Amino acid sequence: MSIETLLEAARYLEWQAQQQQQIKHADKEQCKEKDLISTEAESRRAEIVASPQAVRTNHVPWSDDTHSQQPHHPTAPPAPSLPPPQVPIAVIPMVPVVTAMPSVPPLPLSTPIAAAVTSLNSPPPVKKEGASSPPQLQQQTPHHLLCSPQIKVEGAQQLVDVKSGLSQPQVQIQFPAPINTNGSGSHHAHQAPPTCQQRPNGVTLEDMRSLEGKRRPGGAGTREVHNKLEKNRRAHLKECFETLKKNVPNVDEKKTSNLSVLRSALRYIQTSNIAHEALTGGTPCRKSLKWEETLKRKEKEYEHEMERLAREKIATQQRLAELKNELGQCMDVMEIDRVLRQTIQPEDDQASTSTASEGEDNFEQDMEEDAPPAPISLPKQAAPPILQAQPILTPHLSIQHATLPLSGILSTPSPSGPPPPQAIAPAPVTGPPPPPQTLSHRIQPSPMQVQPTVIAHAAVSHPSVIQAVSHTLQANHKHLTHIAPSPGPTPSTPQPITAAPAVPVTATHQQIAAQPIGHITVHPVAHIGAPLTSHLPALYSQGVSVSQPTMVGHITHTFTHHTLPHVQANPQANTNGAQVNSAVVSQGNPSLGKPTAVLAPHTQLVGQATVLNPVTMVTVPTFPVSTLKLA
DNA sequence: ATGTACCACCGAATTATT
DNA sequence: AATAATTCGGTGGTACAT
Repeated sequence: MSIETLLEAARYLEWQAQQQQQIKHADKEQCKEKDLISTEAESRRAEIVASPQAVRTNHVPWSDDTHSQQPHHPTAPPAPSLPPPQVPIAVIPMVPVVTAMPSVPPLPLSTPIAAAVTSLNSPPPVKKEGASSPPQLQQQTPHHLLCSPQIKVEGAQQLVDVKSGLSQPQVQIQFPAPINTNGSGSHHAHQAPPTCQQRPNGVTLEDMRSLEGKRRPGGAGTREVHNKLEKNRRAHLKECFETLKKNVPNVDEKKTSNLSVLRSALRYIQTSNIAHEALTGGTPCRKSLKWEETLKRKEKEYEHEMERLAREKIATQQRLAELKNELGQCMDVMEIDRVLRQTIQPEDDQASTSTASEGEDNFEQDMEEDAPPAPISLPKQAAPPILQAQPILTPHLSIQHATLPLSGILSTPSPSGPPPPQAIAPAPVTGPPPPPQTLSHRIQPSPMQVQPTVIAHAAVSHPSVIQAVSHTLQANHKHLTHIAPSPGPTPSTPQPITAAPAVPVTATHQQIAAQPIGHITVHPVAHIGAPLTSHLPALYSQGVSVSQPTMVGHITHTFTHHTLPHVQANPQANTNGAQVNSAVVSQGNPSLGKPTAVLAPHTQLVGQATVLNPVTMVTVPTFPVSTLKLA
């Protein structure tokens, strides 16, 4: 409705414009020459009418209609009367086309279609031709204004299709053709018989003519082809549905609608996908076997790489241990201490960050999407190198370095063992020895200034341990070592090995050495006054447990030969009756700050491998003695 | 510019269901 | 038989490739 109204209004406006222009040019066109020209045009038109098919050459299949309409415009007096501008104005905005050919006589008007349209839509002739014609034209005009050009041309059949007819722009496209080819168009009409002319779509005009029942404007051929193409497309679509229906099992043969086929196919795909996942262990079906093989191959490659890296790591660690061992035999304790400060912590950091973690990260990145369980096992593979070295070198050495303040306030006696010798450790023994794990925690909060001292833990230690301890005892006078013989390696049977129950307080070094000490615990002792020495056990209650005879002998020997001569054995402190405590520093001893030694049993530490970081005094992970030999 | 494919809409015809 | 669902064919519009 709205489109019709708009079209009607537009045409009405055009018609008004035409009228105005025609009125202006009416007076000017009253010359005889014009009449002559009109007569010539009339003659040509008559020729064209004689061969109506020529119109079809202009892609106007409705020539029959125009031909049929010809009688309505009989003798063509209107043509000469129509001014050139009327043609474009008549129906379509093709004014430029017409004006571009001023020299051409109103021949275009001679075309049946144009003539018909112009005659139907252009009232100007009405005024010119006389009063008799206007009524007819005016009656027709409203009718055409209400109808689209297509409808006008096509006739009653297309009138039914109001929707398409109104929206069809073909008329506007078709009309210019005869006008444009006025000169050539008409000429072309003569040259190319319409019957032989083939339309671009392969549809001949004969075919078009056969479709007179459905005659359509210029787009008729296109429409037919379009219909055919659409039909083919639908046939292909239908065939595809048939194929799908055949390929999809369990399709209800009765309910074979396309929708049901699609649903069945969807169900089938989903179920088959689920089944495939179940068979492949969760692998999505869309991933091909090739993809799975690639993943597996990649996984194997990673495993091999991890194994190689693990072996390489083991070899490197062994090499490092050897190097440390060599260094430990050559370097001074102080140097060892310095190296420890520099190496242990970074080494620990590296161990925790670089080796296994990197590989794991990379692997996780690679397998992030796939997420196989493989990465979990990789760290386990990386761990063994360290663990494997421990059984080989069971003994461990723990060395602590601490410096006690000169004005130490320590008053807690060593809980781990019997009260220290009265001479140097008057503080009573209270409470059971704390667990080794808490050692560092007890020490850290201490506000004391800590200087390097050594604590060595070893039940069955490597000679290098002894060497290190001996170095500590002999070379660093600032260190105070508390050495105590302890029971055998078996903590459950903490029996003093060979400590003489009654060792003279002022036992000589030889006496100590002569004692059949089977287990030695080395404690650091502050190199301060005697009052402070009594607090040392509280600091390093665990000390070092050394049970290997060789090591014990070595330490004892070293102690007796290189340490201070005022080493004392305190048999009284040995509550177990088998302990020899050697308190080196006595109260008020002039040898303040010099190494002393106290022998005390520490069965709890036998076999332990607690290591304190010399710098941070924090317990660090255990590591083989081989790596500690350096320290 | 032209041809083609795709899509959406519509109406008619056919089929299935109630 | 009435109704709903589905299919078929026509048509117009649009996007894309040539």
